[in-house]
Amino acid sequence: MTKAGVDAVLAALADPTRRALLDALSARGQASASALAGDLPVSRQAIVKHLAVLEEAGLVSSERAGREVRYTLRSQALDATARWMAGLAADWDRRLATIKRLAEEPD
Amino acid sequence: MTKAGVDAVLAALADPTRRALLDALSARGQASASALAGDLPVSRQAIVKHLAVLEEAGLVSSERAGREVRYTLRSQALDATARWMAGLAADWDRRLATIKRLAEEPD
DNA sequence: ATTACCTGCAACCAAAGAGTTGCACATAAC
DNA sequence: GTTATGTGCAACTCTTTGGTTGCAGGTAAT
Repeated sequence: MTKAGVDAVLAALADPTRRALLDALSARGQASASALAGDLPVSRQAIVKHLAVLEEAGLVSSERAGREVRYTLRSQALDATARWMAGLAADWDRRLATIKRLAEEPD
Repeated sequence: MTKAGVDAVLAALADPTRRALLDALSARGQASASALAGDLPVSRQAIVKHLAVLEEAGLVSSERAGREVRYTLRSQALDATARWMAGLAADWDRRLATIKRLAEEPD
C-alpha cells in the first residue's frame, strides 16, 4: 500500500461520524446515501461528503443503479492499513531493542 | 483496547506531521521536544502540542530528566489499533459473505 | 553570578473540515 | 402527467486545529 493510500485511510478513519457510517454500511451490506442518512443524526449531504472521503480512501465503492447510488464496503484498504500499522509497531520494537542493547553493552 | 483509545490513536495518526514526528522519534529512540524540533520544519511549540496529542493517545510516553523532557515511543497502542483494524476488516468480510450467500440462496 | 538552554503558558492567526440549507435535475411510482 | 424520491451542486456558518510568536521560569554550564 502506498504512503498516500495509508494517509487517506487514516484521515478517513479519524472521524467518528465516518466510522459510524462504515458501521451502518456494514449492517446493511449495501445502501444509498439517503438510506444511510436515516441511520445517523446528520443530513444526507453530510453523509454524501463522508462517503466521498471514504471512497477516495478506498474504503467503500459506489455503483449507480437507476436513480440511486449504492455504496459497498471494501475491506482490502482497511486490511492493508492494519498490516502497515502492525509493521510499524514491529519496526519500533526492533529499533528500541537495538538501542537498549547498545546502551547496556559494555564499551 | 477501548473505543476511546482507538479513537485517540486514529486521530493522532491522521496528521502527517505527527507521523513524521513518530518517525524522527523512532530514529532517535528517545528525544526532547527541542531536539525533535531540529528534525522537522515546524516550531518547538508545534512539536510540543503534537507530542501531547501522541501521549494522550498512548503512542509516546514522557519522562522528565533534569531540565529536559525525554519522549519515547510506545508500540502497544499502535499494535492494539492494528489488531482492531484487522478485526474490523475480517468482520466486514464475514458480513458481506453472509449477505452474498443469502442473496444467492434460492427462497 | 551570569549566561545559555529547555520547558510552560497564553494569545493570536489562518486554514481545514464538519455540518447546514436551498435549489435544480433526473428517475421511478401512481 | 403528476407526484414523490434520490441525487448533485453551491453557498454559507461554525468549530477545530495546526501553526506562530512572545514572554516568563527553571536548570544546567562557565
